[in-house]
Amino acid sequence: MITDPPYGSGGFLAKDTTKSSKSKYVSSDASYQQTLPDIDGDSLHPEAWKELMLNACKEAKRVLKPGGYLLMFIDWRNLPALQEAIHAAGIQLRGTAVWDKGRATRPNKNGFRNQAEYILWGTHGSIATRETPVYLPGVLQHATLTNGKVHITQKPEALMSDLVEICPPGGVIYDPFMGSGTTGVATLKSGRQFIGAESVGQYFETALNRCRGVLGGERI
Amino acid sequence: MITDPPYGSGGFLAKDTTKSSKSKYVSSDASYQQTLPDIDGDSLHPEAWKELMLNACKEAKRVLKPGGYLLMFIDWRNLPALQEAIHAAGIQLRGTAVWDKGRATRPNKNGFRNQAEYILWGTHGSIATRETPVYLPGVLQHATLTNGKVHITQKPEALMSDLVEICPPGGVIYDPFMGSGTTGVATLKSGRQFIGAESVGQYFETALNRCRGVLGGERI
DNA sequence: CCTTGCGATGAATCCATAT
DNA sequence: GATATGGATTCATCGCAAG
Repeated sequence: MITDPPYGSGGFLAKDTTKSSKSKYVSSDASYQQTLPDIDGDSLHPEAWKELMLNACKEAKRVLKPGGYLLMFIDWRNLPALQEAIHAAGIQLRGTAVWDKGRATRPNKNGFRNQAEYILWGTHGSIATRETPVYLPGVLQHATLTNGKVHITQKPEALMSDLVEICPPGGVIYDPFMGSGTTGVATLKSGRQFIGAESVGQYFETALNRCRGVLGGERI
Repeated sequence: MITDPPYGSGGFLAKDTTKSSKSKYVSSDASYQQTLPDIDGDSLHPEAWKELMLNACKEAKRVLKPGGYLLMFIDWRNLPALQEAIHAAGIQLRGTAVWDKGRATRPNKNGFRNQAEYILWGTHGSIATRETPVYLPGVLQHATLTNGKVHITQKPEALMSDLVEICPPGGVIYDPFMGSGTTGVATLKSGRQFIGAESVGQYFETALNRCRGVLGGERI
């Protein structure tokens, strides 16, 4: 299970929960405001967001085979809460990988640039041996997408391709918050199988089309 | 205040609290086992470690001027607890910088390399304006030291030199867990003033000598 | 085809103003 | 007085057009 859930980044101030996720993430580009729908679940009250994350992690525990992996994106603000949710669901937390977005992120006056997002990863029980072991890097450097985005927080496909390698060849990857479906695209291109879910209809359609684009005439 | 406290990384398993910090951090080089003393406070029970961190953060709040900065190193395991301690002490948490140690770290079979450490940073109250503002990167890439280390968890001087820039020129930097004194060396070389503390006598002497080496004949 | 330059952008943050 | 709103800010990078 590899997923990029809503970050619920209104965690510290109540007022943030009243903004729509669009107005938080899209600063000035008016075309996005008109064409891209909101993220569902990002404006939740902190407690409700934690509950949602806990349920997602419990679902991971339920569907994962023994030795299966859970990978979840999060920002620095809600990393502690998500770590707790993963732990509470009974997933064995193994570490934190870093997505280094590079220097093309907004600078921070008299402070450190907010340049990284985090990927918490754990397993259902102990790590399974496999025929050809993989050794993945702990810091993944990929620039953020600038144009041609079909989702507000769309991840680079190359980043997802790196992550997908954690699943044994031919395995199944599940993304319950698939958004525009980049996880699915990277999964299918790697020859693995994909199951995805998305609550916003417009994003679901986008994801379906992008996955179809990879598979061509094959059954979907 | 810039400091690299004991990580208390025996947080999840009780047996870890019985290991000495040496046996955890020094893998194969037998000479270290003989010559370098333990870190004080690293084998604490999780609750005792949290208490120690909370006290350190409260001390930061006490000594920092308004607008002053707190920077603390931590690994992924105890990041949530330290974040909580900083928050509880009344320091305003601003973000998380990443120390990318590069590929020269131990690979992780069927998993992501544990390649990063984290630097939580916050301020006492709001950020002060300064004559010439600084814009610091969010990911700092510096290889770990391999030889010539005088402390088990010694940080590269170039890394500390980057961090020291958060303090206005001519300012004072305080490190209550200074270890072998790399923070002090970087601070003094940058023309700032330094105050340090260290509970292990042998490390204190090392730090004193290294700082003297920078200052030369000046008063220490 | 390669280089230069201009413009737009970012899971943001700050501060002054309004409620 | 505390909280919410809105506009200005900052720079490394990418895209695109022009030379």
